Amino acid sequence: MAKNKKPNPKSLARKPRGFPDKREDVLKAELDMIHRVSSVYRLWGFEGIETGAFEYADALGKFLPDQDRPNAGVFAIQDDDEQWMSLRYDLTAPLARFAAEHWDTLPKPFRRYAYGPVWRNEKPGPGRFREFMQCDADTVGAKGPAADAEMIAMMAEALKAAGAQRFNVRVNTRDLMSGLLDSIDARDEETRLIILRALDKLDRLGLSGVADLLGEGREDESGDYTKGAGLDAERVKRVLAFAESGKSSRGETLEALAAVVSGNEAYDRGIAELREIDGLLSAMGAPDGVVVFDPTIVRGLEYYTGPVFEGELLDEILDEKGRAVRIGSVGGGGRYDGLVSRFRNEEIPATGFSLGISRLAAAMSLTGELNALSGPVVVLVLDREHVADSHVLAHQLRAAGIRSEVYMGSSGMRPQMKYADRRGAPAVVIVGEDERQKGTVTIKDLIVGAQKAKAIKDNTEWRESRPGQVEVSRDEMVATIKGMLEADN
RNA sequence: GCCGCCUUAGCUCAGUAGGUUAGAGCGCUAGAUUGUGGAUCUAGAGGUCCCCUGUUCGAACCAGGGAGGCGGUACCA
Repeated sequence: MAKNKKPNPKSLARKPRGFPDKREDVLKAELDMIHRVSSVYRLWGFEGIETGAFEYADALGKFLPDQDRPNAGVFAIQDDDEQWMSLRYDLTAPLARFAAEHWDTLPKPFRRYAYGPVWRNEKPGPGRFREFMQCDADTVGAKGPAADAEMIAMMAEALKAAGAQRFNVRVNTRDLMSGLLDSIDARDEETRLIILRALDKLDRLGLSGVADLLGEGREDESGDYTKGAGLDAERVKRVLAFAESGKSSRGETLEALAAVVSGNEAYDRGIAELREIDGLLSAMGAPDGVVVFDPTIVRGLEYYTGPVFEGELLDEILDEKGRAVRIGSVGGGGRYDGLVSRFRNEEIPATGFSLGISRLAAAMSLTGELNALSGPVVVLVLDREHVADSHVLAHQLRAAGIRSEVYMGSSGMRPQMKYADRRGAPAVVIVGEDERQKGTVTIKDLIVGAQKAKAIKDNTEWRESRPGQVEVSRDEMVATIKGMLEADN
């Protein structure tokens, strides 16, 4: 069976997974979101900073490439001088580097926003990419809950500005968790981690799943076994009571939390901190019920040192096949007092958050919340020798601020109409011999045309009626199309 | 990383206890309509049946390996 050795050219056109191709709908949605979200940040007094895609690996921190797996988690390459550089995996680490480098000359506290792509080398899924856009805001050099509350309130505003309809921002704080762990006498670091990770999974696994993880362990449906924390029944009960303290209002949650543990210093400090944040949130206009307290919010364990929070969409999201998909959080943040200090011999507190633009756009794309594509007005070309004429018309439309183009292909009228249809063009402009003689143009409103055509059954009527079509003098073209666009929208 | 399922036309999927020319619907192209998209009718184009190796007279179908996709789980700055 002799085969030619030429590889199938089609098999070369492959896209690495997790690196999304974005077409106009998603692309525009993301750009608009970035614009609206960063406008919120600017409104609150934050200034923009952009840093490069690569950082030296040791500046990014924890993920030092080791010899065996230099690309675990991050994408890393070696520079000419053999130093490891990594593509940034978030916008916070570069900020920490920037702030530390310029600390002496910056206004303090330093308030900045940033947006751009970040990269993570991990398994992609729905709403989960290896290259994605984030839009962050952080304050470096401010301690105390006001800076944290500001971040939380601003995140809620930013999510709303980004177009999220139903969402909440759930807030927790580290002291509360370590107080809880102390109160059940979980001293061992590994046990503490297991308990926190178990709490984090409440929304996914439910109470009984979390109970299994707190006790002996849990076997999932694929038969994989996860070792539990090994707590006794009494302690499991206590942790579950803590997990269930999240109520729909902040005040109720604080009350419920206060009843779970008593006489623990860190725990009381956590409650006091949340109480203060509650007051500040109200002062900043963050609505109760949208911004809530939730003791099961965990976030990065080695990273955050105080309040933590995350934003989540509340709508059930279905994929193209109607299956429920778990998109997860669309943003989050918290206080990270150790991150900038790492570069300096002084304490530099910091707090901030990140909004997952790509994930939000992906979620909205699945729920059909993205605006439908709308193409340019297409000016048809019926006789090649009069192309310039079409360009004159397109030029007039553009001068009036109407998005428009001349058909650039070489096909006849019918394919040109099809082209306009596929582009989502609101209208086409037709100038042929007839119109040229009379000094007119024919304008077809494709949206109205489509609506009217639905009523037509008969074939000849189909052919002869020209739904949504008008012939006007050239002078009236711009005004007529403007009128159509206003009526359409 | 681990576990499970899947891979046939651009898309969604049929298919044969291994047997000549591999099918449907949608989409695409063209005509019916000499200057009209979306309806209708007709015709047409489009496939290394994921890849490699093996078993066989013969493999899209069977076996082994690999790749890719999907889901779960672990980790997640």
